[in-house]
Amino acid sequence: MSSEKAEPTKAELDILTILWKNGPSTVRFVHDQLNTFKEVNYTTTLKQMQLMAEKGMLSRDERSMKHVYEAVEEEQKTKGLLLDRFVDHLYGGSASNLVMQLLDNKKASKAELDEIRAVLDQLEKGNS
Amino acid sequence: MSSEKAEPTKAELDILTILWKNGPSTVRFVHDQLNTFKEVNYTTTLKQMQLMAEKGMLSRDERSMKHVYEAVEEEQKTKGLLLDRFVDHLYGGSASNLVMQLLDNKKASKAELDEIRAVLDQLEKGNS
DNA sequence: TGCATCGTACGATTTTAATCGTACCTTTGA
DNA sequence: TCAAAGGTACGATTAAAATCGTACGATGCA
Repeated sequence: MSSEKAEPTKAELDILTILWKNGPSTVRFVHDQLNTFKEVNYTTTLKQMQLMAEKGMLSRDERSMKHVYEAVEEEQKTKGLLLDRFVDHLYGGSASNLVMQLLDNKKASKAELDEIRAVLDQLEKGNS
Repeated sequence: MSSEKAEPTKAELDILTILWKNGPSTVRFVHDQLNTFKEVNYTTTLKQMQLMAEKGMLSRDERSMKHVYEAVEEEQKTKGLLLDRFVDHLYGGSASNLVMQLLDNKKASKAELDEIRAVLDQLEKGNS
């Protein structure tokens, strides 16, 4: 139940990203990763992860003294939620509007265009 | 000359959206629009808009007692910035990754797929 | 065995965003 | 003409996010 709509904050998302990429990890590890692009105190990372665990966003294994944390939600699911919110909020829920701006904006390379087209083909094929 | 990367907050974006849609407007008007989907005190909206003006996010015409505010940045430009940030942060800068998830997550309608494909064609044509 | 190291716990504190209360000026119409 | 209605100004306050300091328990090794 519940099925929360809890939207991760910026700092939380940074941590989640590291956990998604590396799997269950210690605070030390996450913190080191974090510090490759952002400087914060160790206890800050620790506290953050503890809070996230409390919120049910992370689970943790305390069998060892070095607790091991893991993201509860799948990467795709969480990012999908954020994406939906983003589309709704900025583009009135219209995926195509977003894509238009995205392409038009400059961000997509030729290779990316091809890839996107491939995805489209795939979709329409399996769609019937 | 600065050229800031100032990212509008959620509340600010709500106001910008209204201004983009309706053009230069009074606080009263913006506030009324705002209250169709969110309830806040009039002075809150006022203050918010004053701060935004101070930040250079809005300009205002004070010739009349009822000040008229206008968004300084174009809708496309601002949204483009936010979109870029979003792609970078969540999809490692890969537009196609985002689109892939978008399509199979949110299940875009047939019409949307077609529209997106049209945009692709357009782009590749003019690209060469 | 004892002390430096590394870990967790957790109560502040700081920072930023968002909101509101109150004062006071203008306009307007009975 | 004067009071109600509607504006702006702006200092506080509340709420939320992020950060840090300090205490203290485990571990390991000289």
